[in-house]
Amino acid sequence: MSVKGVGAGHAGDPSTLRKLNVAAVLRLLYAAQASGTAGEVTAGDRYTVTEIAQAVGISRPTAEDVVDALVEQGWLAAAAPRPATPGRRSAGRPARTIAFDSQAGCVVGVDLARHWVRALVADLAGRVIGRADYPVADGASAAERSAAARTAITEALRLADRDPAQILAAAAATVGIASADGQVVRSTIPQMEGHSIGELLGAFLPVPVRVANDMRAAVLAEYWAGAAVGCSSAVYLHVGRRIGSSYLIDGVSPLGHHGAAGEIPPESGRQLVDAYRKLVSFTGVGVDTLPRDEMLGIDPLTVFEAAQRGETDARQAVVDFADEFAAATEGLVITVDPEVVVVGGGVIVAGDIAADAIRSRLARVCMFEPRVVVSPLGESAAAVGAVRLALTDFEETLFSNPFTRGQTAEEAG
Amino acid sequence: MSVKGVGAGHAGDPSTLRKLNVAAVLRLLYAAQASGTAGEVTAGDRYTVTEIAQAVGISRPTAEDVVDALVEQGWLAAAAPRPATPGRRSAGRPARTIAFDSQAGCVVGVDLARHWVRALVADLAGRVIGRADYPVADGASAAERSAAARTAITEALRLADRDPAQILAAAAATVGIASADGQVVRSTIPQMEGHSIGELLGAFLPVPVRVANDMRAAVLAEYWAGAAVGCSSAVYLHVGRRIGSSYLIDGVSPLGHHGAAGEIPPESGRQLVDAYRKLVSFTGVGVDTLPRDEMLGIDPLTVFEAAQRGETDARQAVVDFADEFAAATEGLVITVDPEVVVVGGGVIVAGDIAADAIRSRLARVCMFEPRVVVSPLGESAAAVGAVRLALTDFEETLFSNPFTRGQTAEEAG
DNA sequence: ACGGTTATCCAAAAAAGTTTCATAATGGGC
DNA sequence: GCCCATTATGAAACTTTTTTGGATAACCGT
Repeated sequence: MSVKGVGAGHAGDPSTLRKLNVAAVLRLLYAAQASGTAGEVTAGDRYTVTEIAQAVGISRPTAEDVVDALVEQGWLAAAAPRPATPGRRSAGRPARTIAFDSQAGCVVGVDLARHWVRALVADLAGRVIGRADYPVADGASAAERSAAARTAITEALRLADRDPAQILAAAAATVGIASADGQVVRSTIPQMEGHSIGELLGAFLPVPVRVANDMRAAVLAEYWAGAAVGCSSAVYLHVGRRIGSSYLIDGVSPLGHHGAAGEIPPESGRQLVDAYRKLVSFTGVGVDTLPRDEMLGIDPLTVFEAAQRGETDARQAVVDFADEFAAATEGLVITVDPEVVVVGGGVIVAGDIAADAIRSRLARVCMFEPRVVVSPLGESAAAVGAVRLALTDFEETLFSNPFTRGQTAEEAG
Repeated sequence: MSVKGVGAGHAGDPSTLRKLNVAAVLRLLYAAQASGTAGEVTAGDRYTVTEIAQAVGISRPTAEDVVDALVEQGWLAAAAPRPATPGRRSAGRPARTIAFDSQAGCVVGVDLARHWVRALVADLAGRVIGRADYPVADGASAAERSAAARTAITEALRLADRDPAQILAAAAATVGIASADGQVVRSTIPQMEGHSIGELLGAFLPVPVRVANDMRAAVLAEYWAGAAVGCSSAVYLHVGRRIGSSYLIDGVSPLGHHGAAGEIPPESGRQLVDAYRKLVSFTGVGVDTLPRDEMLGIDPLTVFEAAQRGETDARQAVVDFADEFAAATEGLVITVDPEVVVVGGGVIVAGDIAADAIRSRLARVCMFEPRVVVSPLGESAAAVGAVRLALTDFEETLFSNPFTRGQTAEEAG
């Protein structure tokens, strides 16, 4: 009989106590700033030392000691004095306010798609402060693609006015199945198979690059800042220049034993290719030119746009395909029993047409019918998910080893 | 943007340190005894104080202090001196050995099935030390069923030679969907709907009763002590007097938003009922007497036994049904991409016949074919899973509040 | 300008852990 | 049968961290 989660656990000398308290203070202030909306500095992101002491459950002198140390290291910074709120009494010496310094570094998220590379640079509050897209030719090699990624990252950093040395974490989302060390095992971009994205980009960046499937990154993005915020579980269905699916339970997208959990099954995939042919035939491209296992290369966006304009045939084509797609992924929805199903990809230009078709199909087959909504993140979902993955990496290092910090801290000031 | 898992965290005064160290020592010794196989005392379950200090990472005097306190409270006990191992030098003063006292209490796991109630009593190492089954009539009321459960628990306690006051945790597995507070929301036993198993049994036991779906409990049992030990993910398929399914990822069986994750979808369910009718028609019972949404009441075990004996028709019936069943649950397997698929329920008396049929079906539709194996736990899987749930409850209270212990500690001695 | 109120800072005490050293107990060698 | 090397045990002194309590500083409103 094996028991999981019953390891040796943490233990230690009095210095452990300081580490705990430092981490607790950091968690409090990091959570306070991270919960603010992008671009806007909320009033709740700064704390006085007394408030920190009360919130964390330590005495005031200890809180002060910890705060001073963290300010010294550059993680915390003095914030602007709190504006006088009418209801609050303003007597007594004003307290200095402290906030997590979201500018103490940055993270990078990259989406390596088939036809483009997108790089996002975000501050430590998750606000995107730099973005760059770079087109990639269909037949581009792995070296060319990683070169494009480096170019995009450099451009995004320039727009964000940041130095590469300030990067504290990085992640990349890409098509296909990636192994734990970032090796691309299987991909619809055959040139990428066998290459390690982690190595290709890691050599360029000062931090290791976490690699994830782009559908998983997208559902994570929806959970973090999209249509699935606050949901304990979600299914993501992608219809656009390609199709894909993923799911998320309690904030994580399970990989499965072979990394294929949540993928569209091959059998349904073949049926879907036929349906997709019908869909893209509206573009005027000859159906026979579409290779069998290849669903890219033809742009269905024109169909989605036509459907949105109200053209009957196009609308029917989108509905038909969406229905077929829902049939192929109903097993996923039934298995996960999600709080919400998010429809993303290029199909969102057609508004609710696809989502409505998917909803009505799921209503017929599900014991409990989930909400079906259109993604607010659009095509940048995967890149945003990569940013979230990078932030998670950063948080882990921050909260586990808050005292071991590189040179970049002081430089970031 | 919301960030999960970035709460206030733990912090505190020097006494926190002692709690941490106590918990760490408990974890170490608990894990050591829990990893032993049932009924056998392994050599690895006892530690000397010096070994504890090294393993946990604290100094010897501290380890001694903690151990003494825990022995005082009854969680740890002096173990028999370690036998002289040939390779090990035997010089020096022999150290006393300490072990977690798996007899310091017990846990109860109950399976409330349609036709029986099964109660298991296990010690804190997870060894079953008392078991009792109690038949229940098909139309029995909720009150009658809970009375049967009480009788079974009392009998199992008697056989285990334990007092009800020694029960430290309890859990119940049952058909249907249960809400978080133990209320049965939906069940194929209509008499149970609307009743709270937690309340029905909790009033009888000195601890709150955790309630779970029996399929989820079964897959947890397979993960703990069955065919899925060491697997990061598993799917459980149950074919017997009833059918059901569940899955498990990283040791937890996700509930889904409505508690229906992993259930067989209604559409496939209806097809399955037809297939099931064909299967049970071998028992000679008229097909028309089988109610539509009712798959119990007729015993298919005779078919499984006939198939095992080699009767061609019975074998074909089992294969046909297994194939249909695999088709109905392939979406589950594809979504989870499990390391192993465990086939349980009464069908295991037919040996590998059903598992082989399921395996060949899955091989056709899965991108990565999982292992398909027959459950070694048989019909007691759900009850064993309930024991595991109870142990998890116990572990949580033990490791979070090791010092707050009731009267039962001293009585258990 | 002055009192009230609150933040900040400083010193002493308490809690817990570590190191160091003396003592106890056992098995093997002579 | 006695002695010694070896290991466990236990007690004292020292370190780190936190807390408590009091003294000081800064700001607001009257």
